[in-house]
Amino acid sequence: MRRILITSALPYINGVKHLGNLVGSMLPADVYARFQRSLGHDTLFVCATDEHGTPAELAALEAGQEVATYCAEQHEIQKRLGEGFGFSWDWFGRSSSEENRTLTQEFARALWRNGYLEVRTTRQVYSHADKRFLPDRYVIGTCPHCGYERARGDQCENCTRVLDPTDLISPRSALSGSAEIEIRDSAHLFLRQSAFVSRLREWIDTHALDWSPLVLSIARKWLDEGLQDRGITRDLQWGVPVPEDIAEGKLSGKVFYVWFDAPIEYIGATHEWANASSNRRWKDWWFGAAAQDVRYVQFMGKDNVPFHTVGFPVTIMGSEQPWKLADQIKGFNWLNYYGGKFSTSAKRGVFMDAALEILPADYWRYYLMANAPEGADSNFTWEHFASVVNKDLADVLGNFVNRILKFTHARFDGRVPDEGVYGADEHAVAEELSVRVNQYTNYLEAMEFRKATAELRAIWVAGNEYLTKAAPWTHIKHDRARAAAAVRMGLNLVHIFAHYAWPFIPNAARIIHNAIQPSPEVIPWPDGDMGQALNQLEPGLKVTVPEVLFSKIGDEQIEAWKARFGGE
RNA sequence: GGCAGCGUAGCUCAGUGGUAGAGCAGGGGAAUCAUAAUCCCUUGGUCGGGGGUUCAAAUCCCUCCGCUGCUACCA
Repeated sequence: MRRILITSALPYINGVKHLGNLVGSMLPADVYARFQRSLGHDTLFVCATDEHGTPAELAALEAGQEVATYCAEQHEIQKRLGEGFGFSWDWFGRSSSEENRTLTQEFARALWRNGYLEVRTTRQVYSHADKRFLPDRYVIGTCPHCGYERARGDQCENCTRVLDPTDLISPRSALSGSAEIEIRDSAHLFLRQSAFVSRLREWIDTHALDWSPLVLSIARKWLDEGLQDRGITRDLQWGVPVPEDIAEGKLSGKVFYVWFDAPIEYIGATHEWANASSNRRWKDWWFGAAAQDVRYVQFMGKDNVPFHTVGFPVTIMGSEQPWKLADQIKGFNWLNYYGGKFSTSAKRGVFMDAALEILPADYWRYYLMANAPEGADSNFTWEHFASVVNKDLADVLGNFVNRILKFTHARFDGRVPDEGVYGADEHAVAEELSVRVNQYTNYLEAMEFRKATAELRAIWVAGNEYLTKAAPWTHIKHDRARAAAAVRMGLNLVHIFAHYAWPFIPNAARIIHNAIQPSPEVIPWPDGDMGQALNQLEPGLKVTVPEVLFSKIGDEQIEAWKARFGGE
């Protein structure tokens, strides 16, 4: 049995995620995890909330809560929404967990021992009014190059020049607006990424043929431009504390930077998963010989690619311990909303909670994966969404299921008929489907989700074509046996459609499956022989007609949602 | 500014050297089991502009135009 380890980029704790966040990480990871389980492989799919850092502290402040309380609440919200979308996590952890704290500190100790961490003194902006150090972007002032008055300390939005907060003229806090700030020297740990350029390049080159151009080009760009050492600690309260035994306690009271501990939480979440039950061995998925046969696949948006091709691998390589590196990194572009970005502050676009409020998860899952931003950024519009949902889900799939089941009830007492034998039409559809299913399986294996959904749709279309050709409603008038064979085939088609659709639309797939017969927890992938797969239902089996599977989206709804969600 | 990606039918996209494709939308027809759902046929593109390499270019090279993203302390 193959073993597959799947992680998706960790959603940041700060607020509900939008559809663009979903489609690039958690959703494709879930589809892939379901597919691998369906094939019968030993699959572990973990995710977590990424909880540390300044934005979390500030969001808690704004909510008037302790940051730990805030994170605990937000974690529950994100967990519930993820479950609402049908994410089949084996574990949804927290980067603030005990397990991750221990692991993060252990990684840091190993890096320190191996000489890959060094202490450097940096100049940090401290705000008296806010009683805290400010990250560069939270310092604003006048740009020394162009005179723009609201330049951020990391970069001037007006002239796009990269800045240092100490460059700014009349700097002030972006939080309080206070100019009572000072530059303080502060010691920080730097990860010597520069020492790993050749090892990283070697690793990346071994994947020159199996990683996408998007991922490879981002990874190589960072190496080509000269990898800089990176500060991995911050002057904050909320985070994994730097242990006292590193650098003789010089970093006492500081925490690790969120981008250091967040990817380690992939391992941490696995540890949490194991701690939640006996007989689970977390290290067998990650470490040494026991994890040798594990294939590790990561899903993420393109913004996260550098951290997974450079930052996290350096942490692992620098530990000089046999932790697992990713075998496959699947990166996605952005999903836009009417040509612009999804925006929390502008209330523009659709967020997970609102999405589930207006339509069931499967509608979103199917549409988003069918239009996943794989090759380029893609675009969400309500018009397109409605046309895809109405045509593919309601008309092509939903109506197919409905028409054959209703006919079975009208003419065959709601049972799988036992009369008649399969003829040329039945053999033809079995043959077509064996080709298409093979393609579909290959696309999923290759994580080409747009092509996979197009093929899945073509499989449903083949069912409609067959039924039109076999026309049991015509034959029933003079040749009941022939009509019976067609109905039997139709029901078998419904049955396997439920199986193949399960990774994308798990809820609808289960309803369809249950209309024929009770479904197992994991709906298995029918194996190769299509002739057999399409002749497996026992004659006499009672089938039921489910409620309408997918209702159509009307023009009034499109207009209402455009108004509500800020589409033009 | 640098780097990367994109520009193919009205729309969303596939196609990376060998006679331009799919889905949707549009037009015509068949069928009447079904959520007026399905099936068949079909209209439609000088593949962003220009130049070059080649027997052959959407595909390779150069150049121009347009759009988007990234640019290291927002994640």
